[in-house]
Amino acid sequence: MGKSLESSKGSTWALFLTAHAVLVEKIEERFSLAGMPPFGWYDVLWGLERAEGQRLRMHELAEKTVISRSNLTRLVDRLEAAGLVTREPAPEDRRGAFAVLTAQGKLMRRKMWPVYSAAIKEFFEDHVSEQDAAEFGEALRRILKSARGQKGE
Amino acid sequence: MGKSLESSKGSTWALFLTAHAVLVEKIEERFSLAGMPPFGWYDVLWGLERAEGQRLRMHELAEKTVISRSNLTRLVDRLEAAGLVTREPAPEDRRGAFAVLTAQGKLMRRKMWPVYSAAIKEFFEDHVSEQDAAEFGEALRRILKSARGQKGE
DNA sequence: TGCGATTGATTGAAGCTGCAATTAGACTGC
DNA sequence: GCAGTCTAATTGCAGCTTCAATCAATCGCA
Repeated sequence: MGKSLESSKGSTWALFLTAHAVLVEKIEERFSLAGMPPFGWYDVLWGLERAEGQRLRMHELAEKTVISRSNLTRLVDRLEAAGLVTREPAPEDRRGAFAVLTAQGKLMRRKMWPVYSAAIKEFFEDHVSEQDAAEFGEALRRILKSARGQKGE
Repeated sequence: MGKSLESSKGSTWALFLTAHAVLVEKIEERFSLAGMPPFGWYDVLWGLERAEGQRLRMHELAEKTVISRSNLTRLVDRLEAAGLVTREPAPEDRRGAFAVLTAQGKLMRRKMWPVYSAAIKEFFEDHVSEQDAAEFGEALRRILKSARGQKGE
């Protein structure tokens, strides 16, 4: 804790990347072993579940989940085929569509959560103190704000 | 800083994921705008450059870069086609192959670095204090150690 | 009103990735 | 020495992702 600090910023970024890759790999493995859909599905289902009326316009959902629009189109195709989501036309803009969570989708999200949360706890939270997490969170929020502030560059 | 701490661990993980996605997106954009190869290439080139003799066995490189072996096979195919890397047979194990950095590869890595480092600074390092980075780095190291300790589960 | 620019969503095509199977060589114990 | 098992790397294939192009609808504004 109170030890000598050599400049750590450079290697921290590399660690960030590596840790992300390894953790995502681990979590995917857990979902796969449990016979569940991949990670990305959870994200979309959860994004919808939190939203007003369990529905979001495609572009909103894309932004929230950090998935490109064209990718989301097809991801929602798959979710729809699996009965977890439906599409509804937007009344106020006839170009637009809502992705809407179905009861089945809600159920699936709920079934996936224990697997997911156990993995998060085991691989991430157990190694971070409350205080680390709080500070870490603050830094990440600053990072996000700056990166998102400047939309197209 | 001394404010009330509601439990932050849960949302920290979500922030971690989102920040990663957004930052990688931003960095890819920078490389793309500069007419440079994608992010993953840098990682491989740098991994090789740091290695003894600028060469690594395929499986070592895969582990270091957190890329699956089959994926790495084809990524190295592309790098080889671009003249940035060559393959050499391993003398001590005739199944094995080394990926070896070429002079061109070294050059490319060096050309990419300013673009990359500017992005890291702007999007990541500028928003994290030295001390944050140090603590953050420690936590990430613990996380990595735990996740990697248990190899196949 | 009506033209040009913009936005929402999708699609075709091409490239990338992962899984499972394959090939080749090495190691182990008998 | 050789049958059985394991590891290194690659490949076929199917699924996923991206980019650019498309189509439709809305917006801005003269």
